[in-house]
Amino acid sequence: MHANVKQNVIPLITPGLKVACSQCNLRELCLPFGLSDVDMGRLDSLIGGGRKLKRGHYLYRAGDPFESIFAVRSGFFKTDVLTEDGRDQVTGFQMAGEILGMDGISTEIHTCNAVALEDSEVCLIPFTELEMLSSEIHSLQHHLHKVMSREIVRDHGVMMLLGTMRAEERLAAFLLNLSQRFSARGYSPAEFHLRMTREEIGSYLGLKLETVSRAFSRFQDDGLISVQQKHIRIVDIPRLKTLLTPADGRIG
Amino acid sequence: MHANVKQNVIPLITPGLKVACSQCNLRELCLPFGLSDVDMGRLDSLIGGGRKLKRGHYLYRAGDPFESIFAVRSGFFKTDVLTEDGRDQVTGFQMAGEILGMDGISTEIHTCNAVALEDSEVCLIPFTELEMLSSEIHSLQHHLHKVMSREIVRDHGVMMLLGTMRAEERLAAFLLNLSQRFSARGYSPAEFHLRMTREEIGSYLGLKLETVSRAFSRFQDDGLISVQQKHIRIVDIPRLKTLLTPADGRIG
DNA sequence: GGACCTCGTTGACTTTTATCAATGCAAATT
DNA sequence: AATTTGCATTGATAAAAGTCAACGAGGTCC
Repeated sequence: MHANVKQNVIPLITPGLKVACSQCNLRELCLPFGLSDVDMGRLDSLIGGGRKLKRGHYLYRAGDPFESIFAVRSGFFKTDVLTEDGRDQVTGFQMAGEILGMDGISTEIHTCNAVALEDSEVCLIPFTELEMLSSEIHSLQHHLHKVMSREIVRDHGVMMLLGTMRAEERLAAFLLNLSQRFSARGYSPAEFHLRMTREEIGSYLGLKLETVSRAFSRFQDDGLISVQQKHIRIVDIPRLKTLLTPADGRIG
Repeated sequence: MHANVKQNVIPLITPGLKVACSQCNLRELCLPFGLSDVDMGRLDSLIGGGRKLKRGHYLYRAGDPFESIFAVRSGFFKTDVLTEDGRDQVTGFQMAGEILGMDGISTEIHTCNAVALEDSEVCLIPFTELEMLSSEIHSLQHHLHKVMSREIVRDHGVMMLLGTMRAEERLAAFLLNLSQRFSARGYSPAEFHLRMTREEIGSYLGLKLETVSRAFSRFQDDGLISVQQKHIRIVDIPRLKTLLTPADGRIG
């Protein structure tokens, strides 16, 4: 049984979907982390409802005016940046409980695109209101800062990956990261469906899609994973981890 | 005449250096941006003094407990991340007016090292106090968020560079970025001293030092720049820019 | 002032990844 | 059920960057 099932077909964008942090099983992963019941109620009344997006549709695009950040309720997103000359860099993949849109705070204009990779739902969090509330609720303010800082730290990890790792290390790191995040959400750490194409993985990892495909095949040949198109099963997590620390792997 | 001159020799770390945003000519680049005189005075009284660091000394290290963020008053820093197996990724170079240390907010522990690449001075901004003050001064709160968001956007730019550009494009982007930042601080956009080694540039750009050196040499052969060790003069900024948009460069 | 030492440059060669191209697979459409 | 279409795999070859090694320049320390 797979952890990740597609949503039913739903309207393109449905504003006004009722949402409440206090009822949400993601609250410990998401913005309301650490809030008291009373404060969570105040956050509830600020959340501008939810939106449903069908696969392939944009939550926002580079150039859009920034008004809100978004919390992923369900589904899967990618963010990417485009240059004038058509280059495309995937900057992240976001799943339930993760926050999208913080790129827009700095200039009040979004600098990247956010696309649903499967039918998804988000909570809309108007940023001005969030700032007002967070100046009253210290733990909310602090947690917002933590969420932004965590994004910075995550980005440093991606830089490390892009700057110092070879193709197979990058892919191993990518799979282990997904595994850990699925696990934190109660899904299997060993078996999951990739929502993104080889090309999107390649863009994220700074590789061409053929290189990604070959690395998958080699992992399978080596008995580390089993791949069938987008379905991944990690057969040997510990050995996959040793790919990331080649020195230890050889010495140990 | 070079814009960037080494500081005199000074004690290793000197806490208690008197600093005041209201007197600082970097205030429009830095955290107090947009504050009224009154509010700037309140920020002044929060700043925990300044620190001087000699070249090669650490402002903080990965693993240090997080207490403050820092604003660079003068000098030049690099930040880098290390993995267990000894890999080292430079994640940024910081100059006057830029903020350091936001990586530590998320876990209350710094995740990277910050090293002075020349004798430098920073202002120490205790973060808990900054949060308290920013819940009272809305424009300070908002500007802090902008600074953090700008860091996220900057990181996306580095990902783009590492993920999609070839060696010479990366170096061109790097030089143009330095040029623009020196220019914003009133220094020459065309002539400056690099504070970092080829190896540090390479680490930042995901290249080996020899590749960086060869790219410099080729730029010089092509009449784009003039290089003499750490002294750089950009001879043809427009043409250097065309290296970043190869499609346009060929079509135009 | 000379020796040392770090950093930078350059060359020859190797490794890795990209590119180009063909084929296969599977889900979506009619 | 057949066709289309997008995605994935695989192979052959080319290009880019890395590695190893030697040498040179500049600054620092006695």
